[in-house]
Parts: sequence; C-alpha cells; structure tokens
Amino acid sequence: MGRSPCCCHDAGVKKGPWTEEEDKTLVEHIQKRGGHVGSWRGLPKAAGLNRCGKSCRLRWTNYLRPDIKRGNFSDEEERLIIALHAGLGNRWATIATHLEGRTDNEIKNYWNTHIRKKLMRMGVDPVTHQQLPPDHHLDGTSASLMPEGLLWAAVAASLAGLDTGALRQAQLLQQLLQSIGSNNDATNLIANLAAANSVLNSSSSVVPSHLLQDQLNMLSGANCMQPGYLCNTSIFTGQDVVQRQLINDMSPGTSSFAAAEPADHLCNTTAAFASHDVAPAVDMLPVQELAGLMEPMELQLPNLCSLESDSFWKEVLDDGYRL
DNA sequence: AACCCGCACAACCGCCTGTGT
DNA sequence: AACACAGGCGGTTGTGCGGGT
Repeated sequence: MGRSPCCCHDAGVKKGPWTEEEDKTLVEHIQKRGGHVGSWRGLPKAAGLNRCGKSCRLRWTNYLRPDIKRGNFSDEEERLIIALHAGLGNRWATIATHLEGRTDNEIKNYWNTHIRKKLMRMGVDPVTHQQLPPDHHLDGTSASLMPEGLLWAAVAASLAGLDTGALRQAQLLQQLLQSIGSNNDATNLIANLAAANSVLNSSSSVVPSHLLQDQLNMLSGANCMQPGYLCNTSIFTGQDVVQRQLINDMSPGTSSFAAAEPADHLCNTTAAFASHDVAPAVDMLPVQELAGLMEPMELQLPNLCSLESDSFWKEVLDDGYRL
C-alpha cells in the first residue's frame, strides 16, 4: 500500500503556528457547516485557508474543537492516564476516549513532560510499569521490592492516595490484561478471571496489611514485599465503607467491578475515593473497629456477557486477542 | 542586559488503517 | 485481489517562555 502524497508537501502551503485569524476562519467555516467538516483535504480551499487539510484537522481536533477541556490535569485524570497506560500502552487516542475533553496530543504531551518523569523518579519504568534496576532509582523507593504484576497499580495508587478498593480493582484489571496477553483461550481467560476473583474474595476478612500480603503472595508466588511498604504509602486507608456504598450505587445487587463495570466506572470510582479526605491508615485502628469495614464484598465472577457488551472491555479484549 | 538552558505544548511528519472502486 | 485515497495515530520536532547565571 503506497503512501499517498500529502498536500503538506505543496510549495506555498503555510506551516507553523496558527494565527488568530486562521483560527477564526477555520472555526467559522466548520460552524457554518453545522460542525460537519466533510473532506479535510478539500476544506482549506473551501474555507479560504492556505493550509494543509491535515494541519486544519489537527488544529481543529487538538485546539479549536468547542468541547476541549483546557487547563491543568487533575489528580484524578493523572491517575486515570497512568492506569489506562498500564493496560493500553502508548495508545493515546484510545486513552483520550476515556478522558472527557482531553485530546490524545494533550495526554501524550502531559505523559512525556510530567508523568513519565514522575514515574522515573519513583524507579518505575514508564513503558513497562515495572521496576527499574536499583541503580535507576533516584529515591530508593520500595518499587524494587514489589511484584511486577502489581507495580503499576501500586504506583497509580501511591501517586495520590488511593485505597484498598482501588487497588483491588486495579489488580483485577491487571489479571484481565495478563489473561488476555498470555493466550487466546477463553477457558484460560475464565480460569484467570476466577483466580483474580478468588484473590479479591480472599481479602475480605483480614486486616488490610495482611490482606495485601496475601494477595501479593498469591499473585507473585513469593513473599517479596517488605511490611514497611504498607506504612509508607497512603493506599491502605479505611474507606471500604464508602467504597462499598459507591459500588452498590453503581451496580445494585452485585459488586460492580467484579461484575465487569466499565473501566470508566472504575476510574470514576477511584477518583471519587481519592476525593475523600484521607482516612487514618487502617493499620492504626484497633482490629475490632475493622470488622465493619472489612465485611465480605460478595464479589462475583465477572459476567462475560456484560464484559462483551461493554465497549471498553470489548476493546480491551479485542486488543488482547490481536496480540 | 545578554545569553543559555530546560520545560511545556503546539504542530509536523511519516506510517498505518479503513474504505471505496 | 489490488490499488488509491483520506483520515487517524504516535513519534518527533519546533517554538515560545521563564528562570538561572
């Protein structure tokens, strides 16, 4: 398949930063057509712009579109980007579909200028979301002590203080992605989902530090996390009541994430958790006070029908099968 | 004041993909 | 099936700006 010539190569077509006048011309032209562009290639001529159609499209989609959200990224958006990047990689356009009003270009830039460096400082490889060799660490964090499969989730969580619920959700997502990435066999996928489910269920009756340790042991097959890690993060806070309430609100009669709620819900939930005041670490509370917090969450094996009917999960599954 | 440097982000470039013929 | 084309995507570059020397 040959590459088509682009009008960008035409002599005399203007390049570089857009002027206010050009912006105005482009916006007015598109608005006049009721927001319908038609052919981008033909647009410059029709609008009276001495620009490449591609350049017009970029300017419109990345800057002039009325639904674009400007301004700094919130903590919630940042966490969402990290979580999605862990699962999707550098697929900025797909990631952008889960951040309302943000463009792929904006997210890509934000990743390269902020998040990537932040992860590097934490000793985390921003590409694989796994720990870098110790000599790559700038601050000697606990990243090197963590199981690979959980690292990205913990990073996302520790960046701004997620709770155990968010981590559990992240773990299940990780399980899903591992399942998808490792084979195309539906039986194995279901088995892995069941394994993930059992991990999540196993966490319901112990205090969080042990809970996490159990989960880690099950997932990694090795006891490689230092207990001190738990004291050094704000992940493990006593917000399960709030979380459970949110989960019930989202999906009456079942637990939401295990019932394959869309990742958007996951992330919205995560954001909602993070927006609460950080509660004291659960490890600081008397054990009996934890009883109410740590009731079984009645997690169920994800319903594969709902998985397939949800566009996000369908996309993840499709991507996985293409690998 | 002049210069340098790093950062943030807009814009470009080349390749890929989907679709129509 | 093969090809042409337009749009989309992700990597990279260019530009403007602020801070430090």
